[in-house]
Amino acid sequence: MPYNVCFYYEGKNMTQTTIEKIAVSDGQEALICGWVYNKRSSGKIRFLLVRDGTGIIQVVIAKPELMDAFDRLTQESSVKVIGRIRADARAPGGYEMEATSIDIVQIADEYPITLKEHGTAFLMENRHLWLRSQRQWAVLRIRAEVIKASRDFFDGNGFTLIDTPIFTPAACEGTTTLFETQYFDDKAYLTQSGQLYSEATAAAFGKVYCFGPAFRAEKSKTRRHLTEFWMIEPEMAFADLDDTMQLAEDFIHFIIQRVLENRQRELSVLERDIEKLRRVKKPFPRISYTDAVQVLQKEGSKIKWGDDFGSPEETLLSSKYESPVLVHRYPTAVKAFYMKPDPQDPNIALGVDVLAPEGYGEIIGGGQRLDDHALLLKRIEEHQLPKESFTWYLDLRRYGSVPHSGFGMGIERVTAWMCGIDHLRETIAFPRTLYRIYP
RNA sequence: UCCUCAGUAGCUCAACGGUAGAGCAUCCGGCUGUUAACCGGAGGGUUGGGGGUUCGAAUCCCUCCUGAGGAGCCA
Repeated sequence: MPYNVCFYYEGKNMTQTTIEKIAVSDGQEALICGWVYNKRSSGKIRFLLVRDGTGIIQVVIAKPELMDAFDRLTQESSVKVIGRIRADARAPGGYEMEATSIDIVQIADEYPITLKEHGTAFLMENRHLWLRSQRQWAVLRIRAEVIKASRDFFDGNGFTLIDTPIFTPAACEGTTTLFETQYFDDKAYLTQSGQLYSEATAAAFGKVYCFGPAFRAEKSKTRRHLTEFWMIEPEMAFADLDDTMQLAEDFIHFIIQRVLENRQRELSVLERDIEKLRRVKKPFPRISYTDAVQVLQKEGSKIKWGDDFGSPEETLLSSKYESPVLVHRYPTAVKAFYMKPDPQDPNIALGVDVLAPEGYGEIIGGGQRLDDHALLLKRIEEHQLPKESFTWYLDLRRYGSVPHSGFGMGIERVTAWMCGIDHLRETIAFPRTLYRIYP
């Protein structure tokens, strides 16, 4: 195994074994490098729970010469432990290690996070340590799987990864507040979406996607918002709204299958009801905005045609389905300036939002882009956007303009849904929220 | 920005006008199969800051600070 630690012990060279793959070492001597998760003792026999980032194993200490080392160990002390691996039903995990050597790397100071309950304020203050907990381990491993599945999906379907800039000269969408920063003698803004640039790269590469952080300076203070979040955004030339809806459906379905296949242990640590994920089936329901408004009104909502959906409307609508629902053709007035109007009715835009089930809300927003130069120019003026900044964007409509469409998917929202957890802050290692930028 | 709720031991909480307490963590002692082990003992506090009411305030009132949830906006 490459990149694993070696350790010279009693004339032998031991190579580090990961707890995840401990079964292959059954009956043999192995080296585990990790941290003390917990310890217990019962008279002359002691139990040490060691975690190494891939799992947790119980180490049994019966040799008298190891007792002193055991007694000195504190929670989260770092250790290298050598011992014989054997299956034992009494051990959490099914395998345990009978220690022959304990090499203490560092004795940890009194660890603030105990195995008892803590409040979220305290845990967030200690986010750098909270990451070591089982639950955070499971969530972030699922996040990694969501990202890997996303990239595999696009890479495997003819999309080229072309990343877009973080520093931008102006707003992508005039509506949202941007983080302003100094750019030498000028001002620059942190991007809130790579989409506009992906429209340029789509005209160069056909099918593209970008994956990176997005920044929104909105003073949103809810469990569904971060000021810094990660978004994956495909964009396709020669594609219309229906193509994009099909892509979104296939994409989400693919991610769910991957998570179910490869992250069973993590889902069970989180006690996720995986039946709810299994019940997601293609084709996903599709409903026009206009029909959705009627459904909502029938359910007692006070929404009127022309209003954008708020969080309560999203929850109400999506609760009627077991699969994500694709809501398409919104009023032009509530959507971004670059949305293409429906040729049948200019008051309607060819946009689509995907609402996840179980109240997880909007996970995807996208649609077909305006490809007409004159109309796009008019919209930029109507939205009072700085025209100079959009010269290049308008150029895309002058040189071989084509129907094109795409969407953006929020990694954290999808991860929260996969995990069945109720707050976005746990789906990213170091969340940035309205009132938190530490640690 | 607005609305609601909460700040008491390192952590999670109790005491709700009358001497600030428990569990966990820490330290000491006990136990040969523990499963957030258990049992016994010890140390640990300007009750978020400031002001007010009262004989007396963690408790009631005002104000500020910090945090959480929600609204708007969005992925």
